[in-house]
Amino acid sequence: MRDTKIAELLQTEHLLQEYTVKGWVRAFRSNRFIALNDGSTLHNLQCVVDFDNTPEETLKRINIGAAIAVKGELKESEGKGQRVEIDVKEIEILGTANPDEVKKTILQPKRHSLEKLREQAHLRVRTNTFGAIMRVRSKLSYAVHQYFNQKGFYYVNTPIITGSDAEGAGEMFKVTNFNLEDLPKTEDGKIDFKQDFFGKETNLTVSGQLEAEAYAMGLGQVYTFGPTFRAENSNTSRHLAEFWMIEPEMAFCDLDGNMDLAEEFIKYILNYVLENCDDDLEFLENRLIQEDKSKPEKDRAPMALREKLRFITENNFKRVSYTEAIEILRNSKPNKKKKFDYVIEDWGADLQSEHERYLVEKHFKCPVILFDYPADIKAFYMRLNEDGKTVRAMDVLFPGIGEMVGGSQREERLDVLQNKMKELDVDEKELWWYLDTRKFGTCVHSGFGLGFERLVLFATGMSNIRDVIPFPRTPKNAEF
RNA sequence: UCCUCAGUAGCUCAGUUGGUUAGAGCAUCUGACUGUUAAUCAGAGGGUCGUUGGUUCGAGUCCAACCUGAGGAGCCA
Repeated sequence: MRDTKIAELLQTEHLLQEYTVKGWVRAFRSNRFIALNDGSTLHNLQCVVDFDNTPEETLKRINIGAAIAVKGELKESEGKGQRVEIDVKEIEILGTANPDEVKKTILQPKRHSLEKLREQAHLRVRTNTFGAIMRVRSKLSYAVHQYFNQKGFYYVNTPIITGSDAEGAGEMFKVTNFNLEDLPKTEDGKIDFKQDFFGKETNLTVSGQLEAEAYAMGLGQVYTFGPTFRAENSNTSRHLAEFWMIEPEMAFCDLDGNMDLAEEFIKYILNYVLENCDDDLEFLENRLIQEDKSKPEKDRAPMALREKLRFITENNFKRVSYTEAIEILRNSKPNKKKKFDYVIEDWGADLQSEHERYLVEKHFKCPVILFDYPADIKAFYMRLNEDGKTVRAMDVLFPGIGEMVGGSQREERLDVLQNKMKELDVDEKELWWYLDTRKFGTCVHSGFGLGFERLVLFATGMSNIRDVIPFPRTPKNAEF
């Protein structure tokens, strides 16, 4: 007989049958009740031990954290708190867990801080909270592929090792197979990358966008969904050195189409988890409600988690041009009373997080898409508007998260692009292949990047990005 | 990288003006317990006070540097 998953058993109508279940002991009470979890669901299966027929030697080894196999009959529970339970006929200890050592880990059954759980990232997935987060993360990921597949997008895998460092998206990690103790040098004393593995300097990718653009110019609509690396010394709850990014790119699509896609996409995947992860979301929601009880009233979340997600899926994002946003900010109370750290005075200023937060959380109280930013504060590949001073860029701003999406219509005109690259000192020789896409059948096209972990943050209501990826990579931390 | 705060038992934390042998709850261990579900009851064990250096008769406590973590900022997704 095949083993049955607990998720299935808790649902089944087929009682009074024999099942085998394997999982990890979460609690053992009264020498009689095992709470068993196998990861298939948030909920535990109660296994009632018949200890007349269970050797004492076995009972002693039913410790928290141990892996066991249980065989027995599923029946209606006599106790309250669960619909069904298993009357254990046979029990086998598959992997023991020494209580003296368990007590030094986060497996011990008590409340742990998220910081402590992070220190034991290899074990934290056995807690209710991280089980729920990681199941939601997996479903979100599935929904990403499902959405794009339905919309006729092709999934492309852009390189993780990249030869171009001209993208300007941030500090990069170097990739080399040099012996770092003894670097080959050229005659003028510089490192001789001609002798390196690829015969040139290479890095870990900071974005698959440029490669995705090239592929959109053939497949029409494509998306990437893969790991991305930034060597920025960013110590915040919203940044990782290694994170997963989703980057759709569409030929024959302008900025309006790009904004439409971003909004529809986010709504689709949030709706998907609302419909498919209710147990886990309910648990995470209650966790937040408990957490909020210890906070002053003004810091509490205005909406419960699922209500917040539904609000996003059911309401339109507010679309505002940069110029309009500046006007709103200039006339806002905090600006007039000089409550902002950076007071908005002139058009052209880059928006600080305090300004973005004001627009999203105070003024509009919903997700906001800002577009048509000043050209001076944006990247070289963004489409210049007819006014000559703004570019067709857009950012989707979310409450509590900040920038969820950054995207743009790309500059399709070769001469304008080349001028811009000269201006910003981007090496044309490095990006010869990118410029080729503007030489051979160039067309209007757009795309955006979405940091997957920020989406998981929002969907789970967690507040630190290190808690929504299994093994976070941050400055000074690459344990595990 | 900058600002602020923190680091004492496995965990969460207390520790007065620098002064005797370092405190609690939970967890763990031992014993009891056949309907528990944050199980309960009785007893026991458990400490390099983040690290290094300094001040002092004496430092968990004061000073300095460093390490680590958190929140915020910058950068961004």
